[in-house]
Amino acid sequence: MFSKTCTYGIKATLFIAQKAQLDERVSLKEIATAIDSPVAFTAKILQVLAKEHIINSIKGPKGGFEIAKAQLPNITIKQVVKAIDGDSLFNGCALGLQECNEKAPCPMHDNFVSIRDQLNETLASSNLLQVAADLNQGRTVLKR
Amino acid sequence: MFSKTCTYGIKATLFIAQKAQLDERVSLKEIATAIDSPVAFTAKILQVLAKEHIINSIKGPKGGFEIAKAQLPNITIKQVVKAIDGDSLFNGCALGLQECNEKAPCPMHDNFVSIRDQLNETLASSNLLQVAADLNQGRTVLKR
DNA sequence: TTAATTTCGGATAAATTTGTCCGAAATAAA
DNA sequence: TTTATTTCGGACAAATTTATCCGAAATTAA
Repeated sequence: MFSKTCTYGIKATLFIAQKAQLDERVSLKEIATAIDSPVAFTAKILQVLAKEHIINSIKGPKGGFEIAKAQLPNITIKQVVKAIDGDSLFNGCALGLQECNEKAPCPMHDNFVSIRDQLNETLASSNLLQVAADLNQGRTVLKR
Repeated sequence: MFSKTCTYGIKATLFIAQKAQLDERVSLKEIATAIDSPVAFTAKILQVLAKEHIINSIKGPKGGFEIAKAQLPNITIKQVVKAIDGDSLFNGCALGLQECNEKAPCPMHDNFVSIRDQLNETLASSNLLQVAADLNQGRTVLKR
């Protein structure tokens, strides 16, 4: 479904969101520990997310990563996935055909309409505030 | 969503099904041409499908691959996907957690229930007879 | 029986994804 | 200003996925 890189990216974003709700900024090391990911590789992914303005990065002592608290309800998981894996999951042909549309559909085209709709609806409506709240209440976990 | 290997596997299976409906057996070369895939790599995938009893392979002159016509309605796309990509798409955690369940769910766990249900329902109910018919009627295509 | 055809299966190679290393740049605090 | 800390970014390396090559085995037909 998602690339490994993307799962790291989602988990990192959610951890930053969790701490953002508590007005805390987190470092690369803290993130990698919290989500159980390779440190240097996680740094690369965070750079991408920062460039896409999904998170903010601050250099220097006391630096780290954060998300403006007020932005939490406006950022969706779909945005994170698109930033890392692109939008092929949401728009590409399930069988990888370059040209696949109503006029010349692949054999799975019609079947995938409902799956895609569900994916879009679910990931576009899951915002960081909601998910961060679940994490802070201990209802959900980021590793194991 | 699916690995590239899996898209080849699905397309190959559908092409064999299409010809099975016409009582025709097809060769590796014909399959690779029909679905626009690398010949030798396709051979490997067909071996897997044959071992999983999704298709039959016949060696020697006039040999090739086929599916018993009577089996077409009993084989689903889900079976093909499971044979090649395993069942992580249907059962694994979306964020890759080893342990992710109702007691200790990942932050996406609840959101993914509906997506997973839709995937299961759609892929488990799409059988080869139906899809082969669409192909033979020229309603759908396997390449481009 | 021989020759031709086709899949099987193992070794190997290329491409992509995942992961590491390390110096550079920025910045906070002494 | 200097030092310590933290992210940035480029080069490199390992692991995995995708793809190729080729002889072996099976089978059909001459």
